[in-house]
Amino acid sequence: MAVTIKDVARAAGVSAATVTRALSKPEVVRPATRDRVKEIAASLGYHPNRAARGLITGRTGNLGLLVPDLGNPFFPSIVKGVQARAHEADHAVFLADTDEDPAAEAGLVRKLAKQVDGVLLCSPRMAEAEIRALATEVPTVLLYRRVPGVASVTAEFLDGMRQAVSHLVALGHRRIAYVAGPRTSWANRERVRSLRAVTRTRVELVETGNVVPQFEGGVSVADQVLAAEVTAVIAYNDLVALGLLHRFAARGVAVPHDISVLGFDDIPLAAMVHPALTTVALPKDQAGQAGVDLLLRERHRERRELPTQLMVRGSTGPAR
Amino acid sequence: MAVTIKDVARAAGVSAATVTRALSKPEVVRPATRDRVKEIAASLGYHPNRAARGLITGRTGNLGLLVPDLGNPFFPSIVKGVQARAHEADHAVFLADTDEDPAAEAGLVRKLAKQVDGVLLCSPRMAEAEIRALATEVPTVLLYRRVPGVASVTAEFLDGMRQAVSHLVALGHRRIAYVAGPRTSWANRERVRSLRAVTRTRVELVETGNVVPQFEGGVSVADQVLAAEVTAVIAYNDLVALGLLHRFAARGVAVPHDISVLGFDDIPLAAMVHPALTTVALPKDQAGQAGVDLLLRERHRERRELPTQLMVRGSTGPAR
DNA sequence: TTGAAAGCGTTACCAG
DNA sequence: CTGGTAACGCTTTCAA
Repeated sequence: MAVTIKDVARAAGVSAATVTRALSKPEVVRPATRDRVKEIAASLGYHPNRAARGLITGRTGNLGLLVPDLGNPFFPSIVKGVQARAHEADHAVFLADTDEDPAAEAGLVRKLAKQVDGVLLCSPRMAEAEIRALATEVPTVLLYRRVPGVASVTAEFLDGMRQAVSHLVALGHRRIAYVAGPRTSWANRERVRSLRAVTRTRVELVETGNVVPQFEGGVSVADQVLAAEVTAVIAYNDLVALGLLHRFAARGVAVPHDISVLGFDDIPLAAMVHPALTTVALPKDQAGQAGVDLLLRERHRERRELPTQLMVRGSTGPAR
Repeated sequence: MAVTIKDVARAAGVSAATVTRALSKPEVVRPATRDRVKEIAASLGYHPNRAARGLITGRTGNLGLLVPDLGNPFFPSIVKGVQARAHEADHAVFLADTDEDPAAEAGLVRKLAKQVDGVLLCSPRMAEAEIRALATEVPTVLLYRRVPGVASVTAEFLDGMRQAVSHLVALGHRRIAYVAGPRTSWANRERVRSLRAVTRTRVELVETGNVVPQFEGGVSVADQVLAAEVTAVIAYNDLVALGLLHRFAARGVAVPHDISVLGFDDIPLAAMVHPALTTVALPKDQAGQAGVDLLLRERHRERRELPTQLMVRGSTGPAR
């Protein structure tokens, strides 16, 4: 049997009320009593039952975090940021990986809702209406997505895209392919929008069909990219870019000599491969941390937009 | 305000007791009442507060999962397995990333203990005594580690190592380096032990110093490996192997022509790089799932040992 | 088959 | 400064 507040109270010869005060409002209890209670609590190994506490205070000390696919290294990075900040604030984190299944997500959140003080939603595909509904049921912060009226943390995609295109233009590229991610993904729509805005005059843009946001997506579309006779390609994300790299290598296409490849996200992997991947770094730890801050400070309307940074590495070079 | 059982009871014109019965023991309540209650509950969007339920039943419907570093793609794979199985069993998962900080782990677990039905511990470095203590406080299953008296899911490391060494021997390798992981890591000790057992007669083994179990660890030790004049190297894990690959490439050492490289884990990344990494695949999803099964079926003593599988890819070849 | 009441562990409020 | 009591939302006796 776990040790409860009553055990401590009995052992210390005080009431439960005094125990709880000694522990959570030390200043209102006489020092001698306080110290004795604290000592006994420690020696008994007492930890308040957070569920019981939550029942009465309305605050559970828990956070929910929803991500679409932990297999994409982008998301573990976010999770780490969330965890770090949450633990600092003495909160525990419920994690749910929805496996890219938008249908299941809302249900998952609702099951968690009562057990958490708020939810961080990293859910590029969930319907906007669903998100709005959820946000009325439980404090919600969106990660990497914007929905009117809901707090969110995003990145400066437009500026990131501008950095990417400027880099390629400076290298002499004038005809560039974009490998699109899932059609229904907010992030993809945002990237396409930014890309079009940024290339309007300077560059000819070739958009391929949509692929799954994974390594396999890149592999599958690589030959189309080659056939499009571009000198550079921007991928929806790093995983897709790595898929391109892989298939290019298999076909004997040299990167960056024959074609330049540029990714998005800056997953740790991007720096580990050969040639290393030039990519637009999105804030990950910081996004997670900022999300937790918004949630815990009850900034339920606020939007934060974090800077992005082009990481120039080996996979981009002069247009041939 | 969230909708509670009382709201449903009032709306349905029954008592709270009947509502809870209609929902959790449908057979003991009159069909007409049951259906009406269910309908109203659904229309009101009622979900039982699991924390309150846990208070009385002693079962929370939550699981805790501790991993040392989500940045290592091995662990997200495990998390996915755990999640999948936990959700099937209608359980939610608390995730804690300890950031390779064994000191913090025990405290984290204890904070969670009251809120979960059990804990999955993936904690290669925590002291054995600490683990034993924890296991008496909360149902515990160890992942990838064995401690007497505590339930665990591990892999057949010895057999995996045998497969790896046989493969290298068949390719003509007679002098092999092993890049060791953290000295205090159970997995590393196990690998060293297996490796020694398996190489006793056939192969000359050169063990390098211990490195951090990350990409950087491999990079940092690569030159030592080269100086050791071996024809093949087995790394503590895939991340370390990728670090070796990276530094070898930078030094103009061709893999597998000049040296063969073999990893451990089979993280997704291993198949994506060039040359693809030969590695011993450890069960990941299955380990997570098996762990959840042990926990939920209250097999608090059982040990399961899952098979491993050598994945032969481009990074190993004939000894030169 | 249903309802009333007790109680899970905690904290908030009100007396003293 | 401290203790008693009520209440959080739920499930489980025990009676009816």
